[in-house]
Amino acid sequence: MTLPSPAAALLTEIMLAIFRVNGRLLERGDQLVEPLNLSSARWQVLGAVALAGQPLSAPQIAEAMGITRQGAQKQLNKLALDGFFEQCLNPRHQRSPLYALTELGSRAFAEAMALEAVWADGLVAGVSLEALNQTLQTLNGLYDRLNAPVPTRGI
Amino acid sequence: MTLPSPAAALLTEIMLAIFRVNGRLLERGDQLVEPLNLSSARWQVLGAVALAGQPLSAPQIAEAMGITRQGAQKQLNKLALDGFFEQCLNPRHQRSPLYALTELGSRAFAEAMALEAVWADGLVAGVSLEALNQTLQTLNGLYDRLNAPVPTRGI
DNA sequence: CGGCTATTGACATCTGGTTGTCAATTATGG
DNA sequence: CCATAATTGACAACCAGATGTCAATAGCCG
Repeated sequence: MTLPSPAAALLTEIMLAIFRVNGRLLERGDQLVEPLNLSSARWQVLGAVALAGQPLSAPQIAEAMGITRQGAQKQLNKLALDGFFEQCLNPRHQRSPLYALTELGSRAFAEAMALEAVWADGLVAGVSLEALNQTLQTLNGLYDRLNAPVPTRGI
Repeated sequence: MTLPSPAAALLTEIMLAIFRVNGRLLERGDQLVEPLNLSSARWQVLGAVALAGQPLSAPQIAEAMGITRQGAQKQLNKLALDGFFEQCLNPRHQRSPLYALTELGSRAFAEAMALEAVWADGLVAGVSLEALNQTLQTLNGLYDRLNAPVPTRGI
């Protein structure tokens, strides 16, 4: 039984910090866009279509968001009911409509972005660009390493 | 409508990176301890009691984990059924038992820690201690700032 | 001691994901 | 052209959390 290295111990602390920050970010994000009849999850769906700049099918949105097709579909059904999306005919697939932002959807997303900009500005006040860059790089590096499968002993 | 500052734009990227890394960590953690009949969530419950070094009540465990009392209770009920915990009488509250790790529970947690040490070692290979420290500090600073309530315009 | 308040477990319901299945549609290859 | 494979939406069940309610218990204050 080897003890974890200092770096591994630090990483463990980073993992716990990521869990905490992730939870708070979702919580604060929910609060931020709640007046827009949005939540962090719903906001993210609007973002996927807004950033694409064109209507997308449910599976495309799922892939852009990194969640399953079925999960994205559930959100889309609700968001369409709430008037944020409208379905357009998909010339490439009769049964699979494209989802386009409505006027309401575009406006809500723009307002969410504006709120987010103000919020983020307040959060980083006094943090150096170097520290932020360093952190982003470390997280991205960690993400890449995490894509390698978990080690299994034997089979 | 002001454009987000460079720091705020970086923070937005960091947020997205945190969401991605958080998801992958849970996914890999689930895979890591799956042979032990654990998951990331179940593992965390064992950890709360193991680190406390003594039996805890359900509300105490919930607070240590940062989740609700009811959420912790659900996990505890299942984990007790699976033999990882046993209930002891709580001298301070007749209806609220203390949860103690069984032999099975302690062994499973120790094995999970050993797996985690190996996994973390592989993940940080080649990353400098300075970068890890910087990242941990930035994340902790961000967490502190996130505890301030979200700005609301008017009431 | 008695009454009010806080804590607690159980339960139901909601959110936001997952997996799996099924039938309908689309794509592909012989 | 047709058979087979892949994609897709709908649906059901599940996980892991949240919230809210209720009755039982504990704590506290008068």
